[in-house]
Amino acid sequence: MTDIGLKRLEFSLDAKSGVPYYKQIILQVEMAIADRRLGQGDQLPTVRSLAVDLQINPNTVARAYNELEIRGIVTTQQGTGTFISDKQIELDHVKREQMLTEITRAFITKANSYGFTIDELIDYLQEIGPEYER
Amino acid sequence: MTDIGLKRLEFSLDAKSGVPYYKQIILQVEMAIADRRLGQGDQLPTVRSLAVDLQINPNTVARAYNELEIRGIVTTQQGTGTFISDKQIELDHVKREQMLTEITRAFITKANSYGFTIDELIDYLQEIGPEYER
DNA sequence: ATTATTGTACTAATGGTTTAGTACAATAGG
DNA sequence: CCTATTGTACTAAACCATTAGTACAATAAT
Repeated sequence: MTDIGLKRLEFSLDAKSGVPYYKQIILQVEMAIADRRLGQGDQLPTVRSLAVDLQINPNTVARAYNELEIRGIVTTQQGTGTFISDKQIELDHVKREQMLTEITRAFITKANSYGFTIDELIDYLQEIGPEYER
Repeated sequence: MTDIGLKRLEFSLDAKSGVPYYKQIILQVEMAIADRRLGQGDQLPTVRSLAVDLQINPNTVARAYNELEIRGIVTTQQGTGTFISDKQIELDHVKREQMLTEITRAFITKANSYGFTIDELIDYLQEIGPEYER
């Protein structure tokens, strides 16, 4: 197996967390993108290799990758692998807008029910924003 | 049954949505709080009456109310009813801060994986903020 | 072409979630 | 007290989500 330039990603599963394995994988990919350990074009571990690594069934990894693909976050090609896609190209403007609306409203509603105001949310975002800067 | 001042709340369930009934109830309460149809001290429909209304089992309503109580959003008293609690009092400052961190980070991570930057999120929040103003 | 590598399909087992049935317990109010 | 009203406990059935087992299919590399 030749090294095709996979970034060193440390996946790990917590069996006791109650979070399904495939969701843990999705989360870890999302987080890796968020803090730039992964970027456009980067290859994810193959379904098999990650399955062996984590000692789970290949289908479980495949399921995670599938959901990521449905969301437009990765692209998979049989025989080649799974890669981080370029969302600015993959998602058109309208869908991007819809997505932004959807996740933001869910966030506001939840925060609101805990008594947080929009202003508090904005303040906090501005405060911790630098940690996520690109 | 005397009218004890229940606000007119229109609960409704979508059986086909795939979202469990009890979660739909929780969401509708959260949304009602978010846009001020419900506020501190307001009474929710009784477990029984809402169950009859929605044609589901009382335990399903009770479960929704229980989760809301665990989250500190409502207070229930047997024989009396279930009421919106005052979260600024119920949640201490530390827990409030933890909650803010938790839900905000989840929001950022998800948004980020879709290619949204913090600045976009802040802009959008400021844009739609007025709709949620108290 | 042949082989190794990649993802995929289909099935079944397990286990947890969700809901309802039924009966109970606590409080309020006369 | 007594009764109506409120939430609760316990059980079981149905459902669905998750994972693994196993075999297959598509592509790449030689």
